[in-house]
Amino acid sequence: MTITTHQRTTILEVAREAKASKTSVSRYFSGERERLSPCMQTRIAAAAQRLGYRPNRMASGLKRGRSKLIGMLVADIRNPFSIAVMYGVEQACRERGLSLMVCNTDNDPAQEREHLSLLASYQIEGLVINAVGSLDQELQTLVQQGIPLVLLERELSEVEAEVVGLDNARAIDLALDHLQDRGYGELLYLSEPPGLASPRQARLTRFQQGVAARNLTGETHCQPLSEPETLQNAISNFIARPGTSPKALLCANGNATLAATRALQAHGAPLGDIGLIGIDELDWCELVSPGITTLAQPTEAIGRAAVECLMRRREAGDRTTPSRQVHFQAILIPRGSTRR
Amino acid sequence: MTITTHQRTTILEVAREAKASKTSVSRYFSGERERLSPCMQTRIAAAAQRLGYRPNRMASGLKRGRSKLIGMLVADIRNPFSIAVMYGVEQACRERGLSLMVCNTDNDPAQEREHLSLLASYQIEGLVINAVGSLDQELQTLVQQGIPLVLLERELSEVEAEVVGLDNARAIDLALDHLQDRGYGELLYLSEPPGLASPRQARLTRFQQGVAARNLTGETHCQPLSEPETLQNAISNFIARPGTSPKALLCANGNATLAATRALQAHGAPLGDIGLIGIDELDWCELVSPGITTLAQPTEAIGRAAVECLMRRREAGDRTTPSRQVHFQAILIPRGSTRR
DNA sequence: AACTATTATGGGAACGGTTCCATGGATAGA
DNA sequence: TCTATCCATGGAACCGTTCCCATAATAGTT
Repeated sequence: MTITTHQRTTILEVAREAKASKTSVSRYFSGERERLSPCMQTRIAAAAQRLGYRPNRMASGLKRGRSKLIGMLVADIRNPFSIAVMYGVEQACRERGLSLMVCNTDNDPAQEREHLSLLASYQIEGLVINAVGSLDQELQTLVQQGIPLVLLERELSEVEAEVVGLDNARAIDLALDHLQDRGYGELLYLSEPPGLASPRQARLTRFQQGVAARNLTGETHCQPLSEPETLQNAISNFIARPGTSPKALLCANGNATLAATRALQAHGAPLGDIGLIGIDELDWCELVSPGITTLAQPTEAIGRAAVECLMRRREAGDRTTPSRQVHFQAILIPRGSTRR
Repeated sequence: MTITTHQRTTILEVAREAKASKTSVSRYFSGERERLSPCMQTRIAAAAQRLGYRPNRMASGLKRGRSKLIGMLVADIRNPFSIAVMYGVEQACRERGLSLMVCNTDNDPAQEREHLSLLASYQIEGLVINAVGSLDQELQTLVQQGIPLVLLERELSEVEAEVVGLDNARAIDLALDHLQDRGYGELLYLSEPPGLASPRQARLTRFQQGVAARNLTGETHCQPLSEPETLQNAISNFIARPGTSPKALLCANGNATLAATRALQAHGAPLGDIGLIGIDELDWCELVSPGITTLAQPTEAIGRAAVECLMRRREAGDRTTPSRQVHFQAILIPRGSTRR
């Protein structure tokens, strides 16, 4: 018994079956139906149905120079924030008949460069970027090729691209106001090293300004979260130090919140006694008693906005439109970790 | 000032620049370098470098019928299990020079069908599927087109495809043994409705068998987790019921564990007093005091194994190899939620 | 020396669509 | 009735590769 590997049906076979030319079939499938007579339309529809025809995207991508593909470069695919945004991106793509190519780069600039070039070779129609490296050169190349770009949060370049993300300054202000309201006066800011990642920088800077403006005491600890002991020590020192006012931790993102919560538990300090607030809302924040106060990011909206920007720019003929910034507001979700 | 949209350089331009034929350049870039003389190789390398050439994947995909793309169909992209597996899949792809197209289907069979057809139109070389619907027909079509398939966990069809996933029976046994060891005798199994999803069925069945075999008392609650009250009530009833032995909950997946934890907290029942064990290890399980006992799935390994299966099958000429099943063992992580 | 392998290279026909341009018939205007 | 316009349709070139051949040059065999 031989299993016949059935080849995909092509436009030519449909044309034959429908007694039409492949031009007509092509028209039928690329949004020019109204140009065909009703009779022709039904014939083609029937033939395509019978043969199970579906246009080959590789072929049309090659010819038209567009692939109906959107690329997404993610620095860390396991970061819940990235996932949540990706969900929004995927939804927006689907609604527009676009597909999504996802590349994870594990925070490695070399891989980012490699993937950018790779994505370009698939003739993607737009690119959503969440990267750590400085990719000015590579991004410039993409822009020249006419590929619209959206930078998620991390506005790292001079390149003509939209930036979509959180209003970091307002978010930090919100956190500081909340902590001050609740009576915390000595703060420790926890973050991964800002490096070139602009939102980390923006948050850090605003924290330092904000603390000064409010006459609070503020320290910062910006180290990789990979070794828990470092963080543990920093927090222990912070807590042990004699002070005049209740103390609180402000975590710059979800990873920091997770690490800080672990460290506080290891230290045995009850939440609220030492205040804790973090940017990024996570499933479990309400479960760790007495609940962890967070600043939620509207992640799905951010993802959708990214795709919208891409499409707008593509339709606008790529040029003339100045690049814009879209900033979303964080939402404060107060819980027990900032109640003494 | 006009901005010149620089066209991508083609193989022909490189050939001209290197004073070679496009055939030679093509050979250079598709793994046939050794067939070229050293001199030719350096000339082509230099020319390509100078022009920033990169082969157009659309063109090569069209010609060769292969795209270097792997598709992944995910029922719920926000499920941590899916993400963790996707991480493994992505890694394995990258190591092999493949790229990943991700489609989220929001647990909707209609979208699953649509996306399958779409993926096929991109000439993907393999497909990793995590779906809810019964897609036998569509999958059969793909198999006939010579596209290797791997079903993640949910073995839903008669189709010739590998299945990669957890050894569900052993996992449930592990959980039951652990609960029995710790002295829990009356169990409530929590799951989303099994529907057609085979791992849910497998786990449920094994639970029922296992409870009987061990002379334990076991009930099941298989309802959607969307309305918390339903679950809340079920758990309250379970706890309130007079019994002769300590009670425990067994959660079939991460979502169930999350919902159960919320419900228990709302009910005010301390963990451990009422036992709690769940399949899927999550970030926060150690943080919710006194820690939630879990059965961790080796998600990254599952993802990598999926890609390996795809590649093996592709090289084996698609046929003759009988489809296999790869089962991974769960790892018990005991914590306070199963200590009285 | 004559003939066959072997190797390095190039020419050109696909791959499956899209799209410009041509064609012929129908309709309208004069 | 004759020409201008419009519409539905088809022919064929082209997108950037790959790959089957053909060719020329070199090496190997008797």
